[in-house]
Amino acid sequence: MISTELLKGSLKSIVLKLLAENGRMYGYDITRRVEELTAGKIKLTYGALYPVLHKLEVEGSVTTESENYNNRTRIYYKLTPKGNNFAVEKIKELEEYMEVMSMLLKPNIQSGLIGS
Amino acid sequence: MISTELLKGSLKSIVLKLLAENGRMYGYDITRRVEELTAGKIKLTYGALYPVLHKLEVEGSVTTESENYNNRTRIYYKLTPKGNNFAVEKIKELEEYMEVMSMLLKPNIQSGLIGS
DNA sequence: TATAATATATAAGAATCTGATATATCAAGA
DNA sequence: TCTTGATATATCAGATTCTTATATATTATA
Repeated sequence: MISTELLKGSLKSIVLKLLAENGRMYGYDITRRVEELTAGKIKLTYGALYPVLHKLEVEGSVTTESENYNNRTRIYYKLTPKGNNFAVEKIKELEEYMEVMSMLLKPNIQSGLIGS
Repeated sequence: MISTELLKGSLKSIVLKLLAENGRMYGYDITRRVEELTAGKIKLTYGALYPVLHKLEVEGSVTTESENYNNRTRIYYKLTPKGNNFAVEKIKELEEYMEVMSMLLKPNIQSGLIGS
């Protein structure tokens, strides 16, 4: 299980990535998909997820469709064209962040040997 | 320039990584090293960095040595044995997080083609 | 009958970061 | 001489985001 502290700031990007890939999803679905894709190492909390989804809706990045399945309400979220552009941008940013972080993480031979 | 939003949660791990690698560093030094290692893509703010350093000291993860260099005070931070163990743990966690995030980021063929 | 899974939602509190502000020295250029 | 930029630490109000707890409700399983 990954310390959720690290997840801070990337939740929105993850949600956008999943929506861009899966067309439309509902909240509960998103948490399960993340769990599945990360082999159970990331478990989203609803207290974090729903505010993000609502905010994306207010921003005009997603539209919602409420459907009934076995007497349970599902609220599907789907990217708008604007949301899709935003998703592309955020995913690119996250990928760049990952690259930069790997620069920081790799053993730094300069400072470790030559620089001292 | 990386959106600093993504940095949330990993700042402490980055600081620990640099201290583990460089023996001792002072605050200003850390910001420059991060800028250097990330090709200017990450610029730490002091409002974020100093509270982290102070917290690490309170927790007993680092000790400080104040030195004077050209009439400018430098406060060097150095890992304690406890801090070193903590650093190893946090760096491992960050590496695991990077792996997990790459699982989420890679194009998902299952859901994209087969699953639909 | 009770528990687990399914499904959404909110809110208080905690943690963390941004951006502004403050202080001070030294070097370089106008 | 004066101003700007680099060097160096520090704090704080405000914003943002996440955690944890709580609430509600249905269906399936033990």
